[in-house]
Amino acid sequence: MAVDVERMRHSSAHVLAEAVLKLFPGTKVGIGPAIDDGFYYDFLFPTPITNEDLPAIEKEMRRIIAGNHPFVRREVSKEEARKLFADQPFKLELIEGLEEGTISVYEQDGFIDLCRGPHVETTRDIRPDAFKLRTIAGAYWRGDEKRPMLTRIYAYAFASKAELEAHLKMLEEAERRDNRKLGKELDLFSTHEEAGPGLIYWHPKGGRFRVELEKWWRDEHFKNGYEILFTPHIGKSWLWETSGHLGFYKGNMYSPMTIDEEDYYIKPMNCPFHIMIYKNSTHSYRDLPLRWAELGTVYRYERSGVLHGLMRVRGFTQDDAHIICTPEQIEDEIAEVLRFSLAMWKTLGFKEIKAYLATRPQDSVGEPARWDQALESLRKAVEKEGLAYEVDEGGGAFYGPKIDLKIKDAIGREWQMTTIQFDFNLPERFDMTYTDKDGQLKRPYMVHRALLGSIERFFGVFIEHYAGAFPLWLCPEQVAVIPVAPTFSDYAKKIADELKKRDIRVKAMLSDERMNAKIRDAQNQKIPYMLVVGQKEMEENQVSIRYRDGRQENGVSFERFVGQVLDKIATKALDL
RNA sequence: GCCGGGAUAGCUCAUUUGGCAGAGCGGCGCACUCGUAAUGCGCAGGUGUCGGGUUCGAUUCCCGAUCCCGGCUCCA
Repeated sequence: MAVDVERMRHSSAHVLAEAVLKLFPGTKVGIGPAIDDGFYYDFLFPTPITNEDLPAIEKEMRRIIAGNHPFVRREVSKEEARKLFADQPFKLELIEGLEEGTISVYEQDGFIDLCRGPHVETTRDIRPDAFKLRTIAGAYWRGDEKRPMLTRIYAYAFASKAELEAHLKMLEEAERRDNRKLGKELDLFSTHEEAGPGLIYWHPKGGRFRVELEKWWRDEHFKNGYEILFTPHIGKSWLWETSGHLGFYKGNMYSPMTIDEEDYYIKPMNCPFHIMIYKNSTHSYRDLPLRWAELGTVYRYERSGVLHGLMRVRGFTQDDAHIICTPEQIEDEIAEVLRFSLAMWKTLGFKEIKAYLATRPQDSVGEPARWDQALESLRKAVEKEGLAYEVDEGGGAFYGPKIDLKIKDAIGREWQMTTIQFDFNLPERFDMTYTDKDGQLKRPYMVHRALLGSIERFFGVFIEHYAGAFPLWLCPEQVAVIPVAPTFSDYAKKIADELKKRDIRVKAMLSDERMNAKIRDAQNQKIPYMLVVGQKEMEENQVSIRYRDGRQENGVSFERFVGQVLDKIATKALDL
């Protein structure tokens, strides 16, 4: 089934190319593969086109599809292929990269494309109501920014109209949850172009969320055997030369500032600082493992076109940690980090998690034997937790293998969050050692890990996962007290004060607006509990609860409500 | 950084051959005193992102910059 959709998408791409060549003669064609939700095709147009041209192209595609043209495969020699695509420079380049005897072309309705296949039988196998041209975008030929920029036409395509519609609905939902939109509506954060793009300003409500999150994060780390470090934001070039960052990471670092004729760099990573602390004294095998964590704020240069709300920024706080241990300890340590991470995601309400194991790339440092051991410990840990995983061959960093965890959000999108990375590089470069049982100085293992990834990005994903309706314990405002009329403001205020004393975040809505307006406001702010109070409640020391989800419960004793809320907060309940 | 599209009040958006810039929400004021998603009336709020150019005259046309959006590339 999945294969069929993919075939259909790929065949649709051919139809798109045919339509484009018909409507815009002289266009040069690039490649047109199937992608997760449809397909695309890259073109070099004689004159630029715009989104307004898409309907005409789509119409032409439908016409072609209706013609019921078979897709005919033919194997050709390299020589023949060159002749067939004599006026298509991109195809000629592709042909040069192919081996004689493996070259095939597909033809439908007189349009021939270089293609491995497979394809559907005829154009009729493409559902004309299950695809939709989406947008045009620039894309470099073969993804290389030094090569020509082509015009890519994207399309959604599915096996049925219903699936297309479901997908469009998901996209609409994603738009509704967009962290940039909700960040504004819920007054959580902002960015300021005049003060620097890609830098996040946390407003009081975002700040409240963050403080609660970090409080929990710290507690959990202490419980799990970590100590917490604080390190500087800048360091002299010596540090970055030693670490190698000035060699391989300079493109992402900001220009240095000069202090007393020395160059200082603002940190793009925390690791060198943690190592300084390690090297502040000698270490015995008895001291290990060390688990050192820091909510470390780093700054990285990101090219202007890639910044995106909270998801991609230039300054962010990693929930970073470094584990320094002996080779014998490494397996347990990895398993422990993974278990810890999964426990955190569970508390935060994310259930579907997938692991990606990245192995040794072409260029790498460290002995292969250590890589193998490290990889094995990663694999064992993943298997022990019963996680589904994929292996990304050669996808590791040059300094070590890693596990990345991708979490699935409420509308099915995957986000890479947790990363656990071995580092065979820094311990060497900084000459980190410990004294082993036998009195010999040995090199410890070092693992970098970030569980949430970065606080900013995590906040973005969290906002979108919950569509702004956070679990109670992380809500900036947990309770809104709404008097039915100004007469009951005093009682509302008393209730609010009482809740405040119990550390519940409450807002008494005492303006002279009407009750309905306040409810609407509180509802839009996604405040979990609205307490509506009037004559009856005042007389009986009760509250009337309106839940964020619309449920309602009247005549609840105030004490019962307090008990309920405190319990939900204490247990970090995901429901209300 | 590159391709394409944008930038108008705090927010969401109107404003055609180039001729004094408009609404809703929000804010402020006044009135209303209300039982589960918007009470009514009034007032204030703009160097139309910034810098050049064309023109008698530019929010509108042209050029450049900045930032934003969709992609490419990259990535926590």
